[in-house]
Amino acid sequence: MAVFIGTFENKVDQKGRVSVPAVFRQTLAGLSFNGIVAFRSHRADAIEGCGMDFMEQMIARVSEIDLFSETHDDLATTIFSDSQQLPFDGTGRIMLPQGFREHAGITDKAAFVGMGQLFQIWHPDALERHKAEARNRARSQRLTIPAGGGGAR
Amino acid sequence: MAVFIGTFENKVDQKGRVSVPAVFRQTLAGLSFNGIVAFRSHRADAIEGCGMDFMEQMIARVSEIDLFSETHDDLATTIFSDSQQLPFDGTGRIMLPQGFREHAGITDKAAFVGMGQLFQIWHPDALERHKAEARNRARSQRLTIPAGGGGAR
DNA sequence: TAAAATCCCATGATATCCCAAATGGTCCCA
DNA sequence: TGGGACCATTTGGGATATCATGGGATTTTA
Repeated sequence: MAVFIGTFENKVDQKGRVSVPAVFRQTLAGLSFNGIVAFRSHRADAIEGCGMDFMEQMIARVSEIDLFSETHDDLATTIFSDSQQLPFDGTGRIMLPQGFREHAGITDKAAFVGMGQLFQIWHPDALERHKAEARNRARSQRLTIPAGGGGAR
Repeated sequence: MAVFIGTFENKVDQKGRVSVPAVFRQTLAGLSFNGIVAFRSHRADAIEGCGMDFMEQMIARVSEIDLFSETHDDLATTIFSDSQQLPFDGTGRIMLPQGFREHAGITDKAAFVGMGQLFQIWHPDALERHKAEARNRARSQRLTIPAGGGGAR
């Protein structure tokens, strides 16, 4: 199971390249696509990232829905159309496309945040704000994690 | 596993040729037919595209429906009779047949959009509208992918 | 034989490769 | 406990390859 944990801040160079944190790359190693799959978060000003395995799961699940049904098309369009495959270069960098950088307000630095099975890419300042807010909400609402009835999975 | 992800907008030249996005060509590489299989979507003003392998799968699926039933006939007629093999030229372009272009309202630009196991070709503007609608429907109907606690991983 | 489709090569933009240097952390030993 | 060497990783930038696109030439088809 893919595990993304921790926060890492890296530079975005003039060509729009960023190093993906080495730990993240290690959990992404050996997949059918050598790179990440990224898409705009619709809840936050951030980019969501995952490995191709995650996307393949999505495809498998969507393909259980009747082909050419409205549900299938709506889901497939929503999920896959705005995603992009971003391959690693020789040193583990990706190119952050213009549109993604704009969506997240990223200019010269990018913060990678582990979110468990996914990770996010933020403008460092926006991330700080977001983290504080998330912590506050979690505390004030006393959020909990459901005890996994499914056990070790 | 065939994976089509992302949106790509390419020009249609005077001869009716369009480049199929390189990433799509890569997932189509090595199949028994060097090109795409395309047919008119019966639900949307778009062209559906896939590889020959997927077409074979669809034939298998449809054949599970009662042979000689009306449904079987309608599907077979709508999909298979309308399908065309569009071969790549030396640089990875296909010719979009007149009828297909008309059905999708495509004139000088074509937008390729990944749908997971297959892809669609749209007029760029129509695609934008369609994306917005699909997103809205998905949201208002709360369409989701089963959260799969990791699933087959 | 005219029209359409295919092949072929050229071009510019952009992404990718490749090498090299800087950075930062860890470990070892004094 | 401090110094220093070592190593993984990140960062920079020039060279190269890929891709989308245009158009002429050639072949196929009706």
